[in-house]
Amino acid sequence: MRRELQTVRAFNRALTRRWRSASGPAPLAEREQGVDRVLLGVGRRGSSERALRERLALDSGYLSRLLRALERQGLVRSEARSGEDARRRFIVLTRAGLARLRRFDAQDRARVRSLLAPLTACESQQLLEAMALIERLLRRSGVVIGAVDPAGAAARWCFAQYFDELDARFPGGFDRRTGRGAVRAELLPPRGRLLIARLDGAPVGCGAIRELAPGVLEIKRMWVAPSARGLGIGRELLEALERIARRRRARLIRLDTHATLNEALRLYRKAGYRRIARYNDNPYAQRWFEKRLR
Amino acid sequence: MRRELQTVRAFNRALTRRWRSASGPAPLAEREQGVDRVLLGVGRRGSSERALRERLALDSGYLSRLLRALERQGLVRSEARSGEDARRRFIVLTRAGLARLRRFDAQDRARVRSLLAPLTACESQQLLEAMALIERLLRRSGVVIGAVDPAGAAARWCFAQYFDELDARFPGGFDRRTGRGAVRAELLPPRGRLLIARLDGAPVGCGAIRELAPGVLEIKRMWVAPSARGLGIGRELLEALERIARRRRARLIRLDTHATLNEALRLYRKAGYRRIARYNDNPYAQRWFEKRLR
DNA sequence: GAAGATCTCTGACTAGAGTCAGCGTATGCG
DNA sequence: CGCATACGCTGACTCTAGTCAGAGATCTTC
Repeated sequence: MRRELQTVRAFNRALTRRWRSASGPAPLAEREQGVDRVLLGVGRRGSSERALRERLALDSGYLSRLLRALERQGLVRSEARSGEDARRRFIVLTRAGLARLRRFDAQDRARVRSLLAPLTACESQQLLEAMALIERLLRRSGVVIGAVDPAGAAARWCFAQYFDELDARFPGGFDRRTGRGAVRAELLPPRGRLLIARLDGAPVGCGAIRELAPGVLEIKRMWVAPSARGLGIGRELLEALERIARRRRARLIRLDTHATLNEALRLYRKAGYRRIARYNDNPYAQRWFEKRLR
Repeated sequence: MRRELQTVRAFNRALTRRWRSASGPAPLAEREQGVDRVLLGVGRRGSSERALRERLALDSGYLSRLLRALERQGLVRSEARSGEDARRRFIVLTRAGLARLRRFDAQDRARVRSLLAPLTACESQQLLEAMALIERLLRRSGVVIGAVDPAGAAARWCFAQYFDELDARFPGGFDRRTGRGAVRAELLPPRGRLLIARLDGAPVGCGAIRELAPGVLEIKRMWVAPSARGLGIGRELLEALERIARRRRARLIRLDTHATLNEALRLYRKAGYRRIARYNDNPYAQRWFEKRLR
């Protein structure tokens, strides 16, 4: 632990020195507060005040005041959208606001440039790769997996995303009604289990098991949000489901999937699933796998 | 540039999310302000108020108030040291203050642990290595090399450090008077040049050339502060000196060194210097090198 | 159509992190 | 000795980033 702590501290210190010090370039993170944060939050496309408040986790009164300040500076315009709820206000950037956004961009570029300039090509390559790795691992380390009720909001959101994706990827589309049926009891203990992966609180993946026959479980609804792919969430979900299966003394796990779901096929193969013959009549299934648990 | 900017931004965002978010562990950097910063600044050994003010770049009035607050909490004691300037105050941590420091330590450990806990051993290894690399490269990218007057404060400080090190590492010690002599003119243009490397403004290395004969330059006083070794500063200094030599159309660079200075020997070999016979009567030299410039 | 919820806005307030000008004492130097 | 300067201390002030409690308009639901 000693070494780890030292490494993290040294890393932190170097970052603050280089990003927050007067001598180095100003921090990219400088605009994480106050008016500028709001300006960035509004973005090129604009945003409803409501959404902005939730995204930035700001007090409604405070946000209102910040927006008024931005309006006074002519950077932002707050408009009521006809046909919509007249209480809601929609915020868009004015021309000046957009220019300000572009200036932020230019500043950041200059900062990154001044960060990389003293390094050789090889070194700056290394730096960027290390940053990308850290970003990935930090996000990865923010993932929490837990069991939920299939009827809850998070589960329903995941399922909707999952079905949307199936619909988009299956050549003939996907009929959502197939998935519905009397699932809730099937995926709730004692018969089954639904796990959800969350990243910073927001659901980014799911996976479930249900009982096919005594000692035989089936994996269903494995899905990871596109924004969170590549973090190993799928594998983690799968492993968690297998742990549950083992605890129940299941001897076999089966699953079906579609030939177009490459990531899933790769995941299952890597986890030791072997292709078998059709074992069900799921009209959307094209591949069947199983894994024997020991 | 687009890609670099995106990488740096994503990295930054992931860091702030994970370190400054309510959901994740609290930031290690949390104590970079106010009372706690002062407490950390005082440190186990104590510090004079003056030194503290400079180190933390605080207003004297503000620091005084912060210290009074810490004193009221019983974390710090401010004492006049007998025999010294009676205006100066020396700050030491009380027992409670030391305990607080230890608590900070424990907190940081817990944070690092919670950061690494969700990762596999391999992943956390990768994370720490990437952090170490970034730290190194960020420090590296803060290094600035420039020519200075050998009689200036920065140069004199470097020379003193250099001689101290020679004295410590040479089996028979090193007599500083050897180095003195009429150096200033030798290391000033047009006859020679002295370069100093600075990290965040503080000198961390030096290197000079002087003319031995027409077309033949000699490298002198190559030194990098122990705290800044491993960043490639030596190589960068050497390359800068060689660039100067080339600009002067020198055809040969020579140098002497001591057998105990391993890092220097390695540096010279790697840069293409080849060992030659003794070419001067420097009593402290044991190895002689040269490199032909093209 | 009334009750309650939702959305934005306003005013009053707070806590933290400083800044600034000047005070009193101690010291160093001519 | 006298004077400029250094050091720490105090009081008064500022600026930022909020929080909190409601008010008024608008929408949803029964």
